[in-house]
Amino acid sequence: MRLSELSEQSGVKTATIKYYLREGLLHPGHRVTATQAEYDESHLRRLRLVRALIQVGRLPVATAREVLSHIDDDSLGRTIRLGAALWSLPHGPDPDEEAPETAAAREAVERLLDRIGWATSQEIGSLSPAHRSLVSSVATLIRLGYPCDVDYLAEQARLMHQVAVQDLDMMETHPTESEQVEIAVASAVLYEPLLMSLRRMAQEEESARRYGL
Amino acid sequence: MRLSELSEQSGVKTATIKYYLREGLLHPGHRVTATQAEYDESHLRRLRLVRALIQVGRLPVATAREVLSHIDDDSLGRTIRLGAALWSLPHGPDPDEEAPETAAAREAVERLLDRIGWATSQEIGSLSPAHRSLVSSVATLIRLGYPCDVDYLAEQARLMHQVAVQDLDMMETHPTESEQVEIAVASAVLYEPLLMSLRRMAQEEESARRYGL
DNA sequence: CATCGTTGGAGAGTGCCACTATCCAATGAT
DNA sequence: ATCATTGGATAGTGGCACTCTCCAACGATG
Repeated sequence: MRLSELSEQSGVKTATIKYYLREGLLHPGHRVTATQAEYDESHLRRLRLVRALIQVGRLPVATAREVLSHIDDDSLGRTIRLGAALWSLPHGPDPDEEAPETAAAREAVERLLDRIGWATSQEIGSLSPAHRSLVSSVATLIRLGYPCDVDYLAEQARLMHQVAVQDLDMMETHPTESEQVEIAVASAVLYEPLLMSLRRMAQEEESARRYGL
Repeated sequence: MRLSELSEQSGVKTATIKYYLREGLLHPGHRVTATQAEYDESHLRRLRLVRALIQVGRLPVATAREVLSHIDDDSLGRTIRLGAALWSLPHGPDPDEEAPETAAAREAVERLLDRIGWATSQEIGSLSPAHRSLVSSVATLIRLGYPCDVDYLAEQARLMHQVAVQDLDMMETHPTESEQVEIAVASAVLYEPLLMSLRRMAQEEESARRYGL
C-alpha cells in the first residue's frame, strides 16, 4: 500500500502521516525504490491507534510516542512494560508543595488508603503519578471548599476498584503480552472518556429520577 | 484588595488576572478611582474556581466562560441551569456519521440502555453530549478491534450509576441553588481526574495482587 | 507643589503545538 | 519523451493561553 492509499483508508491526510513518520509515531514503510515505500496492515492499525490516542485520549504527540515505545519494547517483562506504559501517560498536575492544603490532602489520602487497604499504593504511593495526581486533586477541592471527606472517597475508591477488576479481566482475555500492554493503555486512555460519558449519563438519569425532567 | 494583592493571594500573575477580566471569566472590581479598583473575597474564590476549571479540568477559556455564566444565571430553575451548565462542558468528539462503525456503536449503546433501563437516556439520548460522546468512544473501540461487549458496558454503567448516586447525594448537602450548580460542575470537572486517579491506583493495586510486584 | 514609583487598562506580541503547504528530485504511466 | 505523482525535507500556519509594553492617572513623599 502506498502512502496515499494508507491516507485514504485511514482518513488521515498524507501530510499528517508524513508528520507522524517524522515524529516516530509510525514505523517507516518498506522502501521499494529510492522514492517510494510500501505500507501494510500494521501501519494502518498503528495509525488508527495513534489517532485514537491523540484525538480521543488528547495525548500530546511526544507523550504518544513515549507510550507507543513502551508498547513496542518487548525486552522487558510484562509488569515493567505495563507499568512503564501507564506511568508515562499524562496525569494531572503534581501537588503544589508550597500550598498549605497539600499537607492536609496528603494526610486524607493516607487515611483513605489505610481504610481501604491498598497496600501497594501506600508503599510506592508517593512515586506513582496517579497517587500524586490524587493528592493534587484533593488539595484543589479542599482549597475551593468543596466537600471531600474520607467516607465519600472510600466509597468511590471501592467502586473504582470494581471497575479495575473488570478492566484486568478484559485484559486477560488477550493472549500476547504486546496486546495486553496495548489494551492496558487503551483501557487507561480510551475507556476513560467512555466511563466519564457513562457517569454523566448516569447523573442525568438519577437527576431525572429524583427531580423529574 | 487591589489587583496586585489579589494576584499575591491567589498566586496568579496580574497580567493573567487582567486577561481573565478582559475575557469575562472574572467580574470587574469595584472602581474606586478612575484608575483603581477594589477586589474582595468573591473575586478570590471565583479566581480559584477559574484556575481549577482551566488547569485541573483543562477547560478552554471560552468554555469556562460559558460554564461560569450558567452558574451565575439565577433566572432559570435548577434543573435547566444544571443541564445547561453540564451540557456546555467539553465532551469527546461527536460520532463520525461517515464511518461504518458508528451504526454498530449506536446499536450497541441502544441495547445497553435497554438492558440497564435508563429511560431518560433513551428518550433524549441522541441530544445529550454524553450520549453522543459514548457512541463515538464505542465506535473508536470497535474500529480498533478492542472488545466492547454489552455485558462489560452494562457492568461499568451499573458502577457509574452508583458513582452518580454518591455525586448527587453530595450535591444535596449544599443548600443554595447556585452552590448546587457549582458543585455539579465541580463534580463533573474536578472529581473526574480524581476518579480516574483512583481507577489507575486500583489497577495498580489489583495488578500487584494478581501478578505480584 | 514637584517628583516618582505604582496601578489599571488596552493592544500587540510570544511561545507552544499540531499540523499543513511548498518545494524538490526521482519515478511510473502513457 | 512527457508529465502527473510520490516520498522526503523544510518552512509556514492558525489557534490558544497567556504575557509584555506602553500610557495616563493616582497618591505617597520631600
